[in-house]
Amino acid sequence: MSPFIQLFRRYLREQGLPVTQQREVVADVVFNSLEHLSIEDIEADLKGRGERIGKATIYRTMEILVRSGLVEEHDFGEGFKRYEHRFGQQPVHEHLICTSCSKVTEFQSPEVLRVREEASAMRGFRPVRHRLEIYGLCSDCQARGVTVSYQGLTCPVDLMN
Amino acid sequence: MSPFIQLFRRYLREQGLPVTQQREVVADVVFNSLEHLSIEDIEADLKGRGERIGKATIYRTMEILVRSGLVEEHDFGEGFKRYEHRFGQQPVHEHLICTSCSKVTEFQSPEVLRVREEASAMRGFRPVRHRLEIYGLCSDCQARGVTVSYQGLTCPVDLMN
DNA sequence: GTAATTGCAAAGGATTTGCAACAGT
DNA sequence: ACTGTTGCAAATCCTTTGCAATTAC
Repeated sequence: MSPFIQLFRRYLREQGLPVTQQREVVADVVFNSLEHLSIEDIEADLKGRGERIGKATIYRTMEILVRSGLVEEHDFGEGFKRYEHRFGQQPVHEHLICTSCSKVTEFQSPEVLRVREEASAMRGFRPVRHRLEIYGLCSDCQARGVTVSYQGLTCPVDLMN
Repeated sequence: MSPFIQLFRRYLREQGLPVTQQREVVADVVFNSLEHLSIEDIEADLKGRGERIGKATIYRTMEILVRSGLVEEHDFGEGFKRYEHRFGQQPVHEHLICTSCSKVTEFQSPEVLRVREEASAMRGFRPVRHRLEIYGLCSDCQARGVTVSYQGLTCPVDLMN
């Protein structure tokens, strides 16, 4: 059991929500992974542990985890969401996403955090979480001569220059 | 007709794609709006113009517009996408999104652009577009005592502090 | 003319929801 | 005991796709 489960239990209690076995197991799967997990990934992991938990419960638990701030929700444009807990080596980080091969590279940026605080403060906004995603072509795909494509066609243009 | 349509035509020709009436009208709707348009919004606008264009065509056209870089795709967590052309008063901008009332506030940040270039250059990545979204509570919702909610319940906690 | 697009409706895929049985407090 | 959750399947919602008719080049 991940020690972070404690934080989740605490959150649930503070919210007056029952701490159920299902919620704990689902959270444990997420806290024990360093990946960007899809609901399907989580389901598979649960199956691997011999847990029989309905997909609806996974969705419902992920919603709570995201609200709690313990887990981040990502949408990398794949048509479904991915989840990642916030206790990895990279506490807060941003993403570089290759639109060709879907490779995701993470990086940290103190500047972004500063921007987040400044922009929020200036407007009386209370920031809870953020995401910076930079889309483009990774070095491998550029080397392979790949460009962006639509129905088999190629190459985005810098129309604005 | 928005002057930006020209850029779209140019893009289509460069890609060897037919410049159809439908594509032009859909693009015109987007270029003439300063909003974050959903597919439904676009459909309604077209209907208002008396255009009878299938939803599938709108989706297909938006895909091309996004690839061209003339239009940005957003996902504000509503379960569907929104689109915004890149010729507004705010050429490139970031978003503050209230998780309670869904209000979206835009702001510009040269620092984010610098981070984008630096982080990309450092990894041989070729950036095409990016998005920075900061989620939290707007000043109004804070004033109203609103917090984040789940199934009618309240209040997120700073579990990490 | 040829190749690609359009529009419709059907299909697809992720997520949500209704409800009876069940678990947490 | 009471209230909220779970699990299943059905429903929902956005988006994609197949295909015959149509349009761009």
